[in-house]
Parts: sequence; C-alpha cells; structure tokens
Amino acid sequence: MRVQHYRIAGEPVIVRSVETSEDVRAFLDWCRSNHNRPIAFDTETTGLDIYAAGFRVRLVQFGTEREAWVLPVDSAAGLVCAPQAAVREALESLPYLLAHNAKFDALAVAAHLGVDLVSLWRRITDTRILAHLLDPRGPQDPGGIGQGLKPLSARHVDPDAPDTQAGLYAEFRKLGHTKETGWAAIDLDNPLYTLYAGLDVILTARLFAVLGPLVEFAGYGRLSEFEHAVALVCARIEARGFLLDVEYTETLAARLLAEADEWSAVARRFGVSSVNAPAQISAALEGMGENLSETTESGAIKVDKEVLLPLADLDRKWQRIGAREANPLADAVLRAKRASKWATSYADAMLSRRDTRDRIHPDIASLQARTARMSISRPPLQQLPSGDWVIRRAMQAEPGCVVGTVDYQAVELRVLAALSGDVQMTAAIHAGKDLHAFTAELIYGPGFTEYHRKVCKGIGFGKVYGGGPDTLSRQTGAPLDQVKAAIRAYDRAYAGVRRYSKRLQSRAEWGVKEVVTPAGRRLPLDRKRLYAATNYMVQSTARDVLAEALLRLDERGLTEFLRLPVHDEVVFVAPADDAKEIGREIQTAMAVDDFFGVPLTTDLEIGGRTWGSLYGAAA
DNA sequence: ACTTTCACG
DNA sequence: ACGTACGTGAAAGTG
Repeated sequence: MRVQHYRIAGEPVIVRSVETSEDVRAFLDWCRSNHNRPIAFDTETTGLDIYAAGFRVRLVQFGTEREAWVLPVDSAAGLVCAPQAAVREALESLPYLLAHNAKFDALAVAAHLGVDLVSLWRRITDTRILAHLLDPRGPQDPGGIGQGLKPLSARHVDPDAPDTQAGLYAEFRKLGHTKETGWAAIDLDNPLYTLYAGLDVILTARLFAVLGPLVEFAGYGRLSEFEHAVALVCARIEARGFLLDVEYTETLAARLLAEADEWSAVARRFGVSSVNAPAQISAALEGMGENLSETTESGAIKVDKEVLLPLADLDRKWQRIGAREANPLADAVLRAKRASKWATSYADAMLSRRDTRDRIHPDIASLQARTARMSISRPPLQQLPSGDWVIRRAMQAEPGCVVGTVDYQAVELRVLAALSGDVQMTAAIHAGKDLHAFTAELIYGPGFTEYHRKVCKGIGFGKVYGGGPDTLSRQTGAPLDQVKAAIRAYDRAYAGVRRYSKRLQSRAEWGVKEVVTPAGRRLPLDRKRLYAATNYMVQSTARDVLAEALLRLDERGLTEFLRLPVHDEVVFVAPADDAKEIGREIQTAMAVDDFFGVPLTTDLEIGGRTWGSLYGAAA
C-alpha cells in the first residue's frame, strides 16, 4: 500500500493507494468500521464519454474528511490485485455516500462496474446539488462562484486547496500528453494522479460537512430530496440514450459541409477568407458600400444574422423580401455559417457521441441554470433547429416505434397568471382562450389581425422577461409607437401582472436581493438587474413544473419511454401500436389541474419513425 | 481567455 | 438618475 500525506485546512490528511490483495482487505475493513459515516466517492476515468467504445473507469476513490482510499480498477492495466469486486461491494453496501456531481460517477460505475444505478443513487448525496440550492449563480455571474469542486472547496474548506484538475493537466503536459489524452494515458500509480484522486474525495467529504448543515438550516431538506429524485430520472433517461440514424446523419454531415464550402468560396471572392471572422466581413461589406451602424458590446461593428439578413434582402424566415438588391457577400456569409454550424455543432457532434449501438447519451444537467433550468450538452439536443427538420431527422425511434412529444400550452404565461393572480389573464385561461389572440383583442379590438396577435405574443414574452419598448420593437419587428401603445394597453388589461412585477422588484430594491419561488427556491438577483425578478420567478417555477412532472411520469412507470426533457416538453418513443395510449398517459401525468388557480394543460403530438417527422420530414 | 455568433425554450 | 428581455451550449477567431 502506498501512503501519501498532505495538509488540508491546516490538518493532516492521508491518501492510501491499494496495491495488493492485503490492501483490498484492509480497505473493506475500513469500509466496515466507517459504515455509519458519510463516505465520499469519486472516479477517475479515461474521458467524459461514458458510453464510447474504449471508455474505462481507472480509479475509484472513497474517503472521509481525513482519509482517502484509491483503488485501481482499470481493466486495461493488468493489475496484480483486482479490487473491482471490493469496489462493487463498497458501492452496494455503504449506506451513506457522497459525491460531487454524482450523476457522472454513478452512471460510470453503473455502466462499467455493473453497479445498480437506482439502488446506488438512493444512498447518494450530491454536494453539487446542495451547492446549487445554496447559491445557484454561475462563475460568470456577479458574486457567483459556480458549483465546481475547486471554487467551492476554496470558499468552504481551504482557500489553498490544490486545483487538482489544473495540476493534473500540467502533469499530463510534462509527460507528453494533452488535456484530452492524459486521462487515459497517465500511469495508474502516478503519485500526483493518486494524490489528487484521493484529495478530491477528502474535499468532497469536507465540503459536505459545511454544506450539509447549511442546507438543513436553510430549510432546503425537502428540495434537496426532490432534486436528487429528479436527477435520477434524468440519469436514467441519459443512460437509455436516443437512437441515431447513422447513415442519414453521415450523408447530412457531408452535404452540409459541402454546402458550407461552396458558400465560403463565394465569400472568398469578396475578400473574406473566413466567414467566422466578423472584422473581415464588416470591412468587405463596407468596401461594397454597405452602411453598418450597429456595434457589439466591445465596440466592434456588428455583422450578426440580424444585420446580414436585411442586407441579403431576406426576412427572418430567409424568404426574399424584394426591398433591395441582395448583397451577395451577406447572403454567402449567412449560408456558409448556417451550414457549417449545423454540420459541426449538430451532425458531427451526434456522430462522434454515438455508442456501439448507435445511441446518443447527451449530458443532461438536471439542475443547471440560475433559475434551476436543465441543460443538455454533448450534443446540445435542446437547441436543434426547429424551423427545419433536417437535423432532428437524425434522431429516431427503435424499429417498430415512433417519436412523440407532450408539451405544456403557454406554460410561462400560465405560470405568470398563477403567480400574479391576475384576474383577467386567469379568466382567459379558464375560458380556454388563445392567450395571445385574447390580448390582441383587448388591445386592438375584435378586428385584430394575425400580425396583431404576433405583436402581442412578443409583448407577452417581452413583459415576462422584463424587456422595454426598444427591445420589444426590435424583437417583434413592430414600429416603436405601436409597441408603446400595446405595452400601455397590456398593463391596463393585466393590471395584476404589472402589480406583481412591481412588487417583486420593489421588495428586492428595499430588502433582500432575491426572489423566493413557490418551490422554496431562493434565487439571487444581480443588483443592476432587479428587473429580471419576474423572469427568474416564472422561468424557475415553470422548470419545477416540468421537474415534478418527471417524477410523476417515473412513478407511473413511464421513464423508459422518455428520451429528452426540453424545458416545457418531453420527447418520448413508444411502440407504434401503443403510442397513442402511452402519449395520453404521459399527458395525464404531466397535466396540472389547479396550479395556484390555473390549469396547466398539455398537447400531444405523435410523429413517425424520426424526431424530424414532427417538424415536417416525411414519416 | 475572451469575444462573437447562433441554435433552442 | 436612468433603463435594461431571461436562461442555456458550442464553435471559431483573436490575441
């Protein structure tokens, strides 16, 4: 057994690395004698892509505030002692486990060491969840530090705790590896590797010693349980994965890449060597006599889609307007950028993330944004183009099955009506009215047009988000004076909403700079952006509506059909013959009859074999 | 590392 | 004193 010593917060800690079968027995003895204490665990792996061919768990660590055990389990290492069975035994029997960002480690040991995910998860407390409840701000937000183990340890455990990740990257480079290759290549007994692996669990145990009582003291006990349950459902969705149509996606990627090349060649003829270089584009456009007035935050000339589309005589749906001669460079830049983004961010990302059964396991972060919203990454399946089916067509149901969705109808506006108690808005919802059309009628009278409805939809969202007349005018494309009039009319029609927003803001102005959601979540506000209060409240509450729905779906045994949560909807896959029935069950489980006086109703859509079929692709 | 852009709800 | 659209993930260029 190798023993390494270190100091954390001025106290000596010890890291033991298992080398012999005798060490394995000593580890199991240690587990037994610490059975009743919370034990932090962690894994070191070959990479982040748990389901990729060649992925391996290399180390599994267990530890308390003072002591860590590091066990090598890498199947490719030809180990003298094989502690896999002991690791499994520990993971299956220790009653009280801790982990930071537990989902990753739990999925890794479930997929590669044969540990049962559900029974393991029931015994885990995730310190990242605790940290998010206590402060959901990201590292970029004013006053925020994020939920990383490093910044949390620095704040709550030891300001001089080592940055183990950065330290390892430096070691990788020294050994001739890179950030990416180092994780798989570093020797299992590299002293820095084992030391840092051990320190991570010691830090997690110490972090819990601080955050655990804070969570209880803040009254977050139930919310914490709720979040752990939601995280498990999301982890199971992730583990199941979503089937990729590889042949289609490969053809699509090649086609998009060729398209990007063609349009890049056109841009090159106008002196733009890269369509991703804004300075080149603005210089070339100005050389062609175009007048560019919009600037970015840092003062550079803006050449985003909003600027380029009018120059190319295209509307927001890329239809020819006929107002001017299309600028061929603007047109080429737009098309090249779209094609290459779709190729790299979506098609290639999907292909590179598939497992041996052609399934995609995106990283579902069930508790991510400041508002607790979920995020999905690698690949970003919540952000696929919705105006065109070609990308979504890549994801498909298993043979004999179809893809469907259930989404909430105008959930953010309904949540706003519920929270504000606005009488008029609540009544309109109860009457089953189209809220945006109803608003249009209130403002423009019974003769309102489809255009008026659109303006009102924009204003409705803009109000929720706290936008002013200028932004709303730009966003909706409606003239400023009309928007201003509509805002006035909106405030008159929905006086309760206006009162509610004002109340949230003035409370924050004079009292604590936060909003408290009905779920009991305390969301800090940036002092310069108190107007975001209503948005945080509504967005966060809508998120919790979906999160609670996921738990109801799980209770009813419907998790196996789920493929993705997408903010206000779930994507599911079911056998074609049962899809309607299963879809209805999902609808029923998600619907809320009385959410603070407002019904939250759902829409069901059943498509064909692919996700794209719900966006216009042939079934 | 930072900026810019673009995809979604 | 004033008015501010919110929340994400990802790629690529620049320095």
